[in-house]
Amino acid sequence: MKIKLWILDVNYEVVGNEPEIRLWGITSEGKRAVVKVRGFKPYFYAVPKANVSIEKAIGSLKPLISQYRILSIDRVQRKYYGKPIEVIKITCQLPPTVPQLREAVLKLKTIEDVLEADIRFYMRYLIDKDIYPCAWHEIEVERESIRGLSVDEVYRAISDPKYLSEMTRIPDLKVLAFDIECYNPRGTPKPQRDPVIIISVKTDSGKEEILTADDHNDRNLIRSFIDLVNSYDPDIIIGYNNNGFDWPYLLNRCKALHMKLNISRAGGSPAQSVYGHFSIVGRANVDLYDFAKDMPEVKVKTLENVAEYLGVLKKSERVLIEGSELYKYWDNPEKRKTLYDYARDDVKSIYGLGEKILPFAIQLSSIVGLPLDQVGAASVGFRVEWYLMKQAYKLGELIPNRVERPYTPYKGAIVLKPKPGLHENIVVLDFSAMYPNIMISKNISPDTYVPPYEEVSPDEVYVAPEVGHRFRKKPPGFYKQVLGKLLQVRNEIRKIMKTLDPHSYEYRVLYERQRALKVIANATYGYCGWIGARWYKREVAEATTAWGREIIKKTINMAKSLGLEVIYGDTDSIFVRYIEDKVKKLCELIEKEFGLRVKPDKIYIKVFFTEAKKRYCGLLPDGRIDVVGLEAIRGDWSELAKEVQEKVIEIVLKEGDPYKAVKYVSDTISALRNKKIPLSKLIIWKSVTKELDKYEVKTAHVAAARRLLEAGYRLEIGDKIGYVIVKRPGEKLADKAMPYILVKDIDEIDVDYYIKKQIIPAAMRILEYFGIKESQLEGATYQKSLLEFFG
DNA sequence: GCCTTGAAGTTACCG
DNA sequence: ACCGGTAACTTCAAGGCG
Repeated sequence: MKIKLWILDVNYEVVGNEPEIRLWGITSEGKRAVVKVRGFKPYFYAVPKANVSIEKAIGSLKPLISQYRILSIDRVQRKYYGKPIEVIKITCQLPPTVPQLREAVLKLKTIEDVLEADIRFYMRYLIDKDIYPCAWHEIEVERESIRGLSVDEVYRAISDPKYLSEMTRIPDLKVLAFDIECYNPRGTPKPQRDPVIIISVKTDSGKEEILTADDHNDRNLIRSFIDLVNSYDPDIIIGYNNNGFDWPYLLNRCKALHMKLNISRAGGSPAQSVYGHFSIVGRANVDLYDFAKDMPEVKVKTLENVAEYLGVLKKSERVLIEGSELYKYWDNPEKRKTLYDYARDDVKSIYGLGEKILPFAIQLSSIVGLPLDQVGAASVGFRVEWYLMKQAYKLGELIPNRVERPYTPYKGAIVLKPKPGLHENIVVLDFSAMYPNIMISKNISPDTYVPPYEEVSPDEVYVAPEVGHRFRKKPPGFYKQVLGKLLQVRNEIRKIMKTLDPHSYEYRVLYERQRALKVIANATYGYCGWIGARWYKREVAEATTAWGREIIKKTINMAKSLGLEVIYGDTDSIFVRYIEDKVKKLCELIEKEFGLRVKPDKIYIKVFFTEAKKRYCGLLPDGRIDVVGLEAIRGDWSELAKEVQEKVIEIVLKEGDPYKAVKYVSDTISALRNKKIPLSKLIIWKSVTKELDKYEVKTAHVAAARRLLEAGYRLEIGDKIGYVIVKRPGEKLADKAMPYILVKDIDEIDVDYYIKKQIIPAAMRILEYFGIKESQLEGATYQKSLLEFFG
């Protein structure tokens, strides 16, 4: 019989000395099913040394056959960096043997290198059989007994799955969102000691459950959670930082209680896997925090903030409890209800985030080929790489090894000096997908690169400006093929989208798909210049930016010769006065000259620059204001300073009245002096980017971080520290930086710091260019000290 | 020993 | 654990001065 299966998860087991791949998913009838695949065997390649014949190399492998259970040794024809190559394919019985066998093969004097020996077995299967997670496949199967697996149907495959690219529908997925709260009277909770007190759950069936501990005993709570998961039997489990907190906590808690967290569809517990995420066999465990990291607009990525940003739940409409205070709400019977509400709001937020994020995650998974639970956890580089690996296999290209290399810097893009001041009626012209298109049009790729010592006729190659790197015009290189496909498929999707109702379900699916394609295409240039990349080639990245610089320089000259004044430009954009016919002409010229598309992106009624690059603000026709690079959008300035700057910008751009802005600033300063500004607006957030001891300089946020540690909080690399500046003896700012959580009274605040180092700089950044002097900003109530007066 | 100054360290941004 | 280019802040140490 034939079934159609939407693939949710993949793993493998060794059964009776045979590897068995398991494809977990949902059938077109809506059944949860697993398809077992036998017969696929692990393999890798050995490349003989240049002076060794392939026969001799094969001969030298023979002694390894019995020890490592080698099944076959074959001569095969492949391509390596575009060049035909004959290599030895070594197939063995069991996946765990591969690492040892690989080492043994590498030791042979006949062998130069080993390729593709570091690809996990089930991923190898997905690559070779052209199978895509989160996509439909048709498989010829036979029914088998269910025996111990939590699914409706178990099958054995009797054909290879066939990818059904036309079938874009996503099945009805059972989603379970969860969140845990822990008892934490002594700072950060410790699983060996502190129980879980609440597990909140929300499912797509509409069920919301707040499971609670029996006072300080969480055994029954965890039991109930396990039962709930298994009885609801979700396809997808979502959480917020569940890979970083909830799963490790629950697992360690279970260990302490001698319990098993058996919630997988094969009966096991979550297990830590590649990319540090937790894998739950047969389900997809997705950590939405991984996707929140890609939302630069949200500076402090707490669940509340992300939920508010995505329009899921406003902070003003939910219960908020300071993390360190949770235990008080648990211990106090009158407050406990509030804690339940808090837990409910958290899980509602997670569920809502899931609705916003999962459609994209699903498309990303199906495009790059990583299972849904891994695709979020994998870094951008690995996402690109899996896509490339799949494509390489299709092209008969061998996958290069991951090798350690030294970091070699190279030149990047051009940034123009802006013309400072206020400009009216300015259009921003953007090259669409500049780097991918340069790579395509110049055929830039590791396999088309011609090294300096190689002689080749000049008309056969493209030569990069400045750096002189040469790339063969033909045949199409790896990057060209891969990027060409990404962009082409994206264009096809966008064409279909135009025929659809933007509110339709189909439209949403395609929208997310084209977005995922764009993300991968745009990351490919960065990938090729990443020293950790399998397909790294410095010359590839270097040539791409060199052509980019040339194009933007020529574009500027073309604009100038058309009589268009260029105000600013960065990498792939130029800002010019909007004179419609000239701009139109310029776009046509560019398209003709470079074969690249340029689109008038934004029109600013007014745009303001200081002398600094990468920082400006502008007024759009619809009245919105863009702020780029300035303090107002930076996460490491106090909300107060950001608000002041934003307001100043708004007044200046919309009303053109700097004196009104001055009044606003000095009123704000007065308000601060009069303690009318809440402490929350004075918090400065900065990330801890390394271990505290590794810092060479005594910075404010590290000093604050140390104080947090002293107070019993746990910190991890990457955490954001929120601190305020308080009145304290000490020369350095760091001496006055206090975690805001530990500051009880607004009177402790060093008001002068906030005036001189936050409000005034943020406001002056703009107002300086309107002739305003710092002294004009200070509040009416301000009395200069004698020292300052004479100083 | 004190003060100035510029380099270094650090973070977060732009495209 | 995708790139280079950039601004801005604080700390720190060197250099100049007396």
